[in-house]
Amino acid sequence: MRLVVSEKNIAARRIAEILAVGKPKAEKVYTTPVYTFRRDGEDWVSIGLKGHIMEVDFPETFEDTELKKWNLGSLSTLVRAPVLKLPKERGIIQSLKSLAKKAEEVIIATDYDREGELIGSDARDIVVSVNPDVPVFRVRFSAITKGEIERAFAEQDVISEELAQAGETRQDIDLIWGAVVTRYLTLAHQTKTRRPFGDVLSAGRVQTPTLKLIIDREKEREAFDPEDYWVVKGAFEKDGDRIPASHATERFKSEEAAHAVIAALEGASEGTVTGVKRTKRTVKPPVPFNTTSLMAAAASEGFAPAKTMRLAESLYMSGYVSYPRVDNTVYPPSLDLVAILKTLDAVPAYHEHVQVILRKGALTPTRGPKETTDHPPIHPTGALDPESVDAQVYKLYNLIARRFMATLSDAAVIEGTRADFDVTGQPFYARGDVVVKAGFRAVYHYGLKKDEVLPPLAEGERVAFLGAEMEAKQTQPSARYSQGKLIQEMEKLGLGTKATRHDIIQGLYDRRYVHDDPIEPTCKGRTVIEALTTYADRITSPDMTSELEAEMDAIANARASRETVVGHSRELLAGVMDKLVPIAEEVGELLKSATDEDAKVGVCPKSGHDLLIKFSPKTRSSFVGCSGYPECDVTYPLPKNAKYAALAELCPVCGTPQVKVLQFKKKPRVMCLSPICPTKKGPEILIRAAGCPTGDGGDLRVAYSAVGNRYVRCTNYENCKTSYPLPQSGDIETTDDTCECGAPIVIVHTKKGPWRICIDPACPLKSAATKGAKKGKGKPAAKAGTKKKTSTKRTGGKKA
DNA sequence: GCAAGGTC
Repeated sequence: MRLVVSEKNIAARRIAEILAVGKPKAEKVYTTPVYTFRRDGEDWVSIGLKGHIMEVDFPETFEDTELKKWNLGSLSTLVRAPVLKLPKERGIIQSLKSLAKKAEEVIIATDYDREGELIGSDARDIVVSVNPDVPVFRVRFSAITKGEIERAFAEQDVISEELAQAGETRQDIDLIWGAVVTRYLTLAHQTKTRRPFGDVLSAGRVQTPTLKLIIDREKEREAFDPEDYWVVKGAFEKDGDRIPASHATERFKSEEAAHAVIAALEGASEGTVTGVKRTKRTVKPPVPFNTTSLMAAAASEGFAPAKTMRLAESLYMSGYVSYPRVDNTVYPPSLDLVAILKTLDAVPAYHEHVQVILRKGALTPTRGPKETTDHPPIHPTGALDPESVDAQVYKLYNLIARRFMATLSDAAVIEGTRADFDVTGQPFYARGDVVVKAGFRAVYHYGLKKDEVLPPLAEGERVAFLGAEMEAKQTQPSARYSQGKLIQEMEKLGLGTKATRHDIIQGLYDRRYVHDDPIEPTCKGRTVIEALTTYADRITSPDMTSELEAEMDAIANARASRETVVGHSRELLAGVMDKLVPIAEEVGELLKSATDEDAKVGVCPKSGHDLLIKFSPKTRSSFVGCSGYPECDVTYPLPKNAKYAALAELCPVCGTPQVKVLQFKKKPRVMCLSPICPTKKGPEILIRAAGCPTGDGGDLRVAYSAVGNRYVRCTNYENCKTSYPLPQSGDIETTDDTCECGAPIVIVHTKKGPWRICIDPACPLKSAATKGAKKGKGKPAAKAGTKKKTSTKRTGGKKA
């Protein structure tokens, strides 16, 4: 039996389909899918790996002894620690071994690149470990097409040990630098926080220079010196259509100059059209999607790159789009574009567009700048019913399908109009765009501005002038990176790969180095970069990657060895650590104040200290606490399972600090920290003025907890902890009545009628009241508040 | 408890 080993399942299947005489049979070895077939009178098996099946790590003995617990003192040892290769995909390895035992020949058909050579070399080592004498060949092909595959299998080669070594060098250096610097930052921070397992502060060859890009942009923005300018905007009207216009002087450098224009226009009610210019322009259809351009386009539709890839992966796995990890932007000739169009025809929303394209006859798809032959550009492969899937999944599919149709469509022709006006000697102009020929824009509406239509205007015509206003503006610094832009910048600098960039960015968010989109660094992120640029400049620069690339080329060409390159890298790192370790205290201090700064959400209204987002291990939840604790005991509740961001603005209604709450699958919202703020869910209800039993004059009001449950709380809540539970359903009516226990009585109107309750659950008269007085007077309320779950039931059942 | 690179 001949065994073909490729990098992934889809490649294994396609290779089997090409090589097979007849149709290959899909089977499983343990849980791994394989494809068996006949060729040249022999049995063949094709198996796909899952990328790397081995991973590097430090030896366990090392971890067990001195390095198991991270500590600063052992970092210099870790710099020179051996690096082992350990199994990562045990299931695949087991299946591979099982097949290898029976193989008479093994053909390594992993991707034709450095990582592919390494993956293939690892697979070869596993094969040989169970079948030492089996011949192992390597085939190299740059497209999984009949011609390429047949050619490659006819020219069997061997694994390039040098290229595989180059890959291993990358693995070693990434692990050693990543682990050592990460442990250093984490431990330095911990010396000051005294939390044994606090946050990990990571660093790496790709993530750290990427973070630095964000920080550099932020610093550039901070150093930016904005200039004031003024603009004058006016409006005309014709036949009821409003025509917004700008003064021909786009920017007035002084306020006086703009004022002068406004003054000159005083009283004017008419203007003259001094000219109308029309220009036609054609807009070419977009080029086919590769991974990077898909992520960029989806980012403008609100998808984070990591999310785009997750959704694209699931669409690919269910057969609706092609392989999503590609560089290629040119459809290969072998791709049957017409067949794909016919498939899309089944989607009602696409039918008309498909017909328009098919009627054109010969198809001339657009071509992007990158032409590789590993996979075709990302395109639809099936018709997806919008009703059958999650809206987000369909949104991405729709983008991919429409993009595909757009690449086969005609250019759009846009007619631009510029109309010039004169009002008492002041020149204005207005612009409009009209689509003359929709072309691809009929099917692909993404990333386009809305047309501004101008009514027909003729030179010399007089139109109504509606007036003008001036507006003060400032020049703006370069914008922060969006996730899509950052991906593109990383690609330009050679940071990461198409398959990892989105994960790298997501990692920066997960580590709380950055937040929001457009991306803004946190103090933590800034401080990590600050600390590293001083003494570990190498890991903060994209140069580390480009130099590593050059060294790996040298290894691949046998001009250098893995040992010397890794050894040299270790020495560089040792030098860095010699400088960093002695200043761990200072670095830790910087990191501590940075993480404290990030936790700030405002100023305590009681003591004036900072309010910090804290975590309570006891309740396993976050809350806002005063940094003046224990002297100041101000706390606020926070919703669970959420992330929080500080906001500078105080609550416009009650003046309490606010936070931004980000919850999974929910829109970010601004939340006032005050539990009795009227901005909270539900109406503001005063239960009793100056009625707090502590006698400090606080009002009792209905409040809403972080998760939206209502209860009664004292308005002096910063000092007074008085609170009473309330049933969660029914309208609350206040009364002037006071229970014999001294607490106010309220009436709760439920669907089944009103009932009076004493709001104190500890009311000593509760049981008596329930027994003696009308049914459902007090007790249900008490239960309702203290035990949420039973409350609704009990109130429902017990109502009078 | 570390990285970056594959792929699911």
